Amino acid sequence: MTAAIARALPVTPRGQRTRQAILDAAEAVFGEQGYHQAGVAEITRRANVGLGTFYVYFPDKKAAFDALIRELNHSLRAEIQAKIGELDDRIEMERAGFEAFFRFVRQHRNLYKLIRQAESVDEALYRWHYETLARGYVRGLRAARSKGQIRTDLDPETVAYCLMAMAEGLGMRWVLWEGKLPTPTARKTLDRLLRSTLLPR
Amino acid sequence: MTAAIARALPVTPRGQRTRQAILDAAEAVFGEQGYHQAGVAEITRRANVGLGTFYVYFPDKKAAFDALIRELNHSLRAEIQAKIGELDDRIEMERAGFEAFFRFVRQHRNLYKLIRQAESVDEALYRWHYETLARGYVRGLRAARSKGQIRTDLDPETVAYCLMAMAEGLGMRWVLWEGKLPTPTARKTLDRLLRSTLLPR
DNA sequence: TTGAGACCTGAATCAGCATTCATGTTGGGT
DNA sequence: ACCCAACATGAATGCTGATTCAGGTCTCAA
Repeated sequence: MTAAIARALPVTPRGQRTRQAILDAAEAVFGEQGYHQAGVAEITRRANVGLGTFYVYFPDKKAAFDALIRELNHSLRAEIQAKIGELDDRIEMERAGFEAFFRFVRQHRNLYKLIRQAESVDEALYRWHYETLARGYVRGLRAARSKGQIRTDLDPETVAYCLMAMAEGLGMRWVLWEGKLPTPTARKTLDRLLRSTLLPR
Repeated sequence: MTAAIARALPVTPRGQRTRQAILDAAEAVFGEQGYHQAGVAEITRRANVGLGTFYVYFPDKKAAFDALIRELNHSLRAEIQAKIGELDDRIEMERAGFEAFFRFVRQHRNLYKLIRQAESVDEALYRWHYETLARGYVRGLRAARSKGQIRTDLDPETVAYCLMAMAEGLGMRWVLWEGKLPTPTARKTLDRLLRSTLLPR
């Protein structure tokens, strides 16, 4: 017996478009109003679909939120990976990674609100987001370390959480609040911080 | 004509106790369930007061949340200031400040959820929280810089946001998720990061 | 002891919103 | 041209929960 719940994924292109339209609208509405304030009706209105259509693709409101967070997490990692994949030098990679993150935030103004909503809506999902990112970060740091590119006297996981947090903090301060990518001054400081943090003395 | 709304602050000790009981319950309930999920009834139940009593002290749910965030912000800064005030050396101050922050988080497990809720509930309040903290941080960094204790080639505000974010990231990873203060390994790494970040070469 | 201000109460009101469901529409494979 | 998955719909249902209000109860100064 297959679950009678909403279809896992749409089969036709039409369905795929509709599902994506709902997710896009959800990103805007959950972001602007917060999970509990956001109405399913408002989401479907913006997606230009009927109210009932929502439940064709998601068993309930929570499931859409869940899917949205996972999608964002995935694109964020993909985006960053795309920008640092080619590089060899870890410092260059860090710089590029931060830059990619800032640009992603600019493209997804609601990212922070969405992720942070997750902390109250579904704590496991929230942790999953960060642990996923951290895992990749740690892997990168270990690789760089074994290539002798960065110092070896730091715990990679601790460093990973510090750097992720820094990116978040700077993204908030400049991209979200100021509405633009970090100023040259901020960039210069970030650059120096990365160097003195990671390079061997 | 004085506003007919809920009394600004209780006049008698009895009233003060009641108001505080409501705020304490609110910290727990808002934290556990999130702002919108949290019910006023649940708050008053835990505070052992009648439902109507809530509206004696706060005009509405939002006002209580607001007061709570401001209270937390104030105690956090007071706590840190108390631990830092006596010290002379900036590195020592940073260490002590991080430590005080970790302990505060342990004492207020819901701090993160509450602050992050604020991002969706009242964005201005949310920014106020961080800008307040940052302002103090920048002041401290400038002072240390003019005493020649830290390097001068970094933008203080950028550094402040980076360090605040680091504290948050580590607090989340260890205090919240692991349920204990950072491990010796993490501490050692943090210590080294602070030194290489702030000390002149 | 008593009056008055301060404080406390919880049933009733009312608005908002998630979810259901009975029914209609589409489109591409034959 | 026809058929049937797959897709789309929105009025109706039911529940949740913020806020109100009409009326208690406490406490202490006189």
